[in-house]
Order: sequence, then structure tokens, then C-alpha cells
Amino acid sequence: MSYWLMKSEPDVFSIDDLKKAPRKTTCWDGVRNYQARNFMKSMEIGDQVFFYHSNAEPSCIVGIAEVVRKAYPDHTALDPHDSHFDPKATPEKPIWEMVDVRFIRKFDQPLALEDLRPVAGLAKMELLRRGSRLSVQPVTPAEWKLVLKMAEKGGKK
DNA sequence: GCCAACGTTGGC
DNA sequence: GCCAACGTTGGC
Repeated sequence: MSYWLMKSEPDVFSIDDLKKAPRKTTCWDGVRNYQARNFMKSMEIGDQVFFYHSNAEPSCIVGIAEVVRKAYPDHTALDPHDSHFDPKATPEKPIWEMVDVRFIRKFDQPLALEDLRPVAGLAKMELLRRGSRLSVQPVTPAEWKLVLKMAEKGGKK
């Protein structure tokens, strides 16, 4: 089983939206970056995902979701009226894919970037890398454990 | 709102 | 294949 982190702007789709969604599940559409797409293609059912709020105040890891469906074509790339439309995508070669994720839990205390930055064990975390913009990224088992432990302690180190 | 970092596009 | 221009992401 693998660990991941997925970003979403809470104004667009928050972890509360995920919790309120039918079957607490959503398709993760709109990813238009090849590296992020490739990570989604390698996801397996049962993989665990940190739900991250980007462009938030503050930006933070807010909880956990789980992969419940393996990668399949992202139909929004084929829809000219969708903001994620990609004219290069066709039904034969959809280019872009997505997975389905289901809500698992929300942290009592979200973990902000400033809480995570000083943690030695997280120094190499992709999320904390300078200039990192990857919206879907792998998390190592050690990082996963550490972040989870921090969440249990209420966000403080 | 600013702007650094990054990915993509397109002229050559 | 290079690289300048441009658009986007996302922290601050």
C-alpha cells in the first residue's frame, strides 16, 4: 500500500465537501500535469491520501482519504464547456485520468505548513520543497507516520 | 495583491 | 533543440 498527498483549494472543493458527498466519495478530476497524472495512474485501491488545502489560510493538511477506484479517463477534458477542457484529448486518447477517493477522517487540528517545516523528519517532503507545485505527490511511510503522530498530538510538535 | 517557481508553447 | 514569452500555482 502506498501513501500520497493531494491538494485542493477549499474554496473549490474542501474536505468537508468530500465528507458531504454521496458515499463520501468524489472523482479527482481536473489534474492537468503529467507528473501528477502518472502518480494517479500508479495508485492502487486502498492507498491512503493526505487531503491538503492549498491557497488557504493557513494552507494545511486537514485529513485523510482513501483511493477507492483506480485511474480512469477524466471526462472533463472532453467537455468544451468545462474549465478543464483540453482540445488535445479525444475519447480514444483521453490523455488525462483521475481516481476516486473516499473520506476517511478529518483531523481535529489541521497541520499547517509552518507546523511541518521545522520537523526534521519531514525536511525532504515534496510538499515542503521550495517552489513545489505538484498537486498529487507521493508520501513516504516514515513521513506518513510522523504527520499522523503530529495530528494526534493536536498539531503541535 | 505580489511574485518566485515552474510547465508549456511556439518561433527560429 | 534552444529559449523567450507566457500562463499558472500557490505561499506569503
